[in-house]
Amino acid sequence: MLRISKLTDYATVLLAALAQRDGACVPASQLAEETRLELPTAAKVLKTLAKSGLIRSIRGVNGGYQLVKAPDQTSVAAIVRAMEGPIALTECSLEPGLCAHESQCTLRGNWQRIGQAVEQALERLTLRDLYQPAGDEAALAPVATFRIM
Amino acid sequence: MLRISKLTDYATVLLAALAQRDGACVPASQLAEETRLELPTAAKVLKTLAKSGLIRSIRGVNGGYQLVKAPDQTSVAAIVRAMEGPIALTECSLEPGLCAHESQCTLRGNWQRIGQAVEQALERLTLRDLYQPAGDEAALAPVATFRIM
DNA sequence: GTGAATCCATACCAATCTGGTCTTGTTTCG
DNA sequence: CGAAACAAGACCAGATTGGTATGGATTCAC
Repeated sequence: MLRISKLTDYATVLLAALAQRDGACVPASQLAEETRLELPTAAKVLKTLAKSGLIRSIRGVNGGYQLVKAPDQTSVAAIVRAMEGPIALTECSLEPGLCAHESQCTLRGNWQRIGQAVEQALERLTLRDLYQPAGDEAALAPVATFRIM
Repeated sequence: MLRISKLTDYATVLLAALAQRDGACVPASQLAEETRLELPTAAKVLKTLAKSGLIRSIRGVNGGYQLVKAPDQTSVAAIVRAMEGPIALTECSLEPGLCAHESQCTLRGNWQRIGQAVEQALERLTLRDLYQPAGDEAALAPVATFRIM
């Protein structure tokens, strides 16, 4: 099905919730409630996002999580990478040495290109585009146009 | 990592092997040997591909599998769909009713668009592009250009 | 300084998915 | 008929994923 993981999905929902507060510091408990996720699950995702620098964590009373950059400065690709690591469609295109007959394989290079093309597409989409209601066509204007090769 | 499954990867390798024979009928055992896959695994993949109509199975002595369409008539998207079902990045964008708060969620529609964009990109790539040696720039000319929205 | 609120780290578990194997047909041709 | 080849399905083990639990550390309000 060529899918992102559920946790990555949650990440976008949580980030969208944060984005709507526009820079405010929101505790995990409240984000969990708003997004209707279980608190531990939300906390896990938020921690991962914080570790990769997409959001900042603030401890203590009145602490919480906060967006580091403006919603239109955070790409969907960055979110996926934060949650799942490098974007690569096949195992072998991630790094050399994973497949026995890499040397004779003509497919590997092409899979890498395809992966890069997909990544570029996600790179041009931002968190802002994501949480913008779909009806608002103008909002999706930052169109992703790209070519493979 | 946003990846396709290993079986889908195998499918492309097997199809590429078939494509290089250009329409010939090749037994599963030989395809397995060429691609260095275990026979049962290759057989499983081939069966799935046959069921979705990408290849034809011919029984009996001198039987085997055979490409139905020319390599440049089989899209990468079709291969992925054959192995993994409908292309959708998130669970919820596959069909309605899977997520409790679908109605208020502004992300769902946008994920659908992104998924469609990725699918279109894969649609324009063919098996021929895949098994063509990467060095041959001209071969990858059927450029995938697309836009999200 | 104390305590409550909040994040942090880690370990753990259960369910699902994936990749792979095995067994038993069924079809076709020599 | 009998061998070669595919067909179909059950089955299993390991990995991944999603979710839970626990104990600790940090900050602020008072």
